[in-house]
Amino acid sequence: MERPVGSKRVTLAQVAELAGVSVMTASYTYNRPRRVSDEARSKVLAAAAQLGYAGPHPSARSLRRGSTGTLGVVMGERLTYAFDDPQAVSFLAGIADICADRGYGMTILPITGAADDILRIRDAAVDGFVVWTTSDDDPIIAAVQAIKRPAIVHGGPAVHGLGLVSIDNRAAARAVGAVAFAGAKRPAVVSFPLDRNRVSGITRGVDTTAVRFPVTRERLEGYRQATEDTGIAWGEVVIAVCARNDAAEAESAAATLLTSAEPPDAIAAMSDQVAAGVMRAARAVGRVIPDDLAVTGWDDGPVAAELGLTTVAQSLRDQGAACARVALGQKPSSQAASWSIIRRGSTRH
Amino acid sequence: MERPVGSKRVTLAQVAELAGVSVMTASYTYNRPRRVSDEARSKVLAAAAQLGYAGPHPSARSLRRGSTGTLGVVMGERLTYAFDDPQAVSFLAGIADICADRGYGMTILPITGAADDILRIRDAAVDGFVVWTTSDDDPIIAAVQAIKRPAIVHGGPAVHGLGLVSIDNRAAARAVGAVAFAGAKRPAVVSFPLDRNRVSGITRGVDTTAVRFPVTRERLEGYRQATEDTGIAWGEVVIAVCARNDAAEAESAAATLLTSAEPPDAIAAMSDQVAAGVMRAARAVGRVIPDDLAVTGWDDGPVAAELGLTTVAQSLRDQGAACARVALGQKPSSQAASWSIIRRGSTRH
DNA sequence: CTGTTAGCGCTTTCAC
DNA sequence: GTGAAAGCGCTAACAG
Repeated sequence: MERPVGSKRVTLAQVAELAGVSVMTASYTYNRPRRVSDEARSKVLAAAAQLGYAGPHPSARSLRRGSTGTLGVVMGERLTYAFDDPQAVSFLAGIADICADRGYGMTILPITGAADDILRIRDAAVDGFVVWTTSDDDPIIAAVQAIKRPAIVHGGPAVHGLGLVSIDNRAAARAVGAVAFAGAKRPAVVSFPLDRNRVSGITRGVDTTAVRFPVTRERLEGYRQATEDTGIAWGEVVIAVCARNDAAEAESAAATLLTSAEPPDAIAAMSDQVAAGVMRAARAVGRVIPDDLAVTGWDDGPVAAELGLTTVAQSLRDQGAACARVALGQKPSSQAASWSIIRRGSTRH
Repeated sequence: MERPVGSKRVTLAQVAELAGVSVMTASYTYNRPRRVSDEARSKVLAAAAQLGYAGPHPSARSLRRGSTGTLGVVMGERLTYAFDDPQAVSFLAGIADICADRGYGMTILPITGAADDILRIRDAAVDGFVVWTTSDDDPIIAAVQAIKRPAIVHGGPAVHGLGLVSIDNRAAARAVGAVAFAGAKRPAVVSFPLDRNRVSGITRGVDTTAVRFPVTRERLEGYRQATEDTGIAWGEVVIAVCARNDAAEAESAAATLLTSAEPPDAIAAMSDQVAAGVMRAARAVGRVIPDDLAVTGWDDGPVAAELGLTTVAQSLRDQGAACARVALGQKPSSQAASWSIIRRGSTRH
């Protein structure tokens, strides 16, 4: 039977009445079917079908039960960027794996960068949160803290009351920097933005304490150690800051570096995408990789293998899964996520 | 103040009491702040801060208001496949655009292919559903129908009570088939699976009425028209069915076709990914494209431009957005989504 | 501008 | 195996 348009929602009480049983028997039919006699159950189901009952009201059930069966995911800034970044997509896939296993829904929260983002967080009907890496001063972090539900941050910042899943970015940057900068005279870095203003530009020896994205900060610190390990002062190192993790922007920044008076002979990039842009720029101006220019990336995505790029391998998918497990109540592992250096032909020796 | 672990949730009533106002004044402070005097509002906010009130309980609010502020998305089968398919990701991004604009959350429902998937649909706290293209006999379709909330299907099947957003796949397949098969003696098709069993294999002249995925069925019918338009009987046409939309699987299927006794001289593929696999296989056996082998794709993703692939252009992102608008209550447009043929070097002339 | 009343639809007790 | 009562936390509707 179709429920006529505009009629009120059919309730469990109505179903129970038509079936000639108590509301509780009807409720059990849906929640503990084996606790109800076959006869009662079929009467309830028949009544439900006749009335077009759509099943227990999810919000009423959540209110009563105290949980929603849904995990909230906050991807930072414009929600749609998440879908443009292959690493973010892997991360989401990792969360999805766990949610699917556990029968949880996965609610991606609508972040736009506007002030009312925090309201959307506050009002989300979810049991826990996973927050994609952001800046120290992102108001979303405070909003999630205030809500007092299980929450985990990916990458950083590390804050009180929220868990953290991350690799040791500083150590990984130092390690990949050592490979990138080996034998180099003029190392350079192509960096993610330093703060939420996302100003792009070219400088030297960034003051890392002023960097507001913890992941970016730690990577810069690692690169700094790597350059100093080779006897070069950080103040000498050229840093090109890109506003986005985007090959095209990186290509143009790299073109500027490579055609300058003192072009770099080694470039460490913060993602494989960025490194791909750098390699394209190098080829365009006739540089040979790795002889004229060593290049390293980050993430070891499919591009890295294609391009023969030395890079930092990490599994965003596993990290997404780890985040989901914790946000769903599992005790967090105290261990940092794993990474390794993949050496390929884009670096010397 | 931290709320001690294990203590009960702070309620609006407690906040109101501490603030010395009625519950309604406290409620208005959150929902209609301008309707409350500055004094009352700040008392409420102070009390909330002191108690560590996390804001109105989302499920309670949804129950009372009758809506959740969340849109449900059903991606079919294992949820994580969605994130592996670039077109599906574009589609999700289109939904995300609209949700972000409207302040809606976007809940991706956990489908595993198991029988209890329909329970997850029934129990989802969402105001409407978007269903990614599936088979005629997918129980999810019936489950969504039964729930009587706004719902829209992408691609197909078209069913009573649910809206549909799709291009005219039959017409597009006929048009791209005409280009692919022009001048060909032995046209072939690399197809998506025919039903949910996803058996792969190579046959001829598939009986389209037995195909359970409507999008695949319509495309096959369009290709059939295209071959018949060139005077070739459908029964002669070799169809390689791949279980997944995956370049590697397509490559191996194409390799089989191309090394057979009567290798095809034109292959129409149902996605750019698949076409890319076909082109790789062709190159491996020394076929020249388009002279020895014409190839067409579908979707006009970034790969198509890179490979110079003739293809069907459509915007999954726009279609995702259109789905979201309808599922959020906007009147559906009666117009089908748009498509066009992009001719590039992978086809003759 | 503030408050009172009355539920939203369901499931957790606890009794039979 | 079944049922009655109680109330999850909140806000629409209406008075004042």
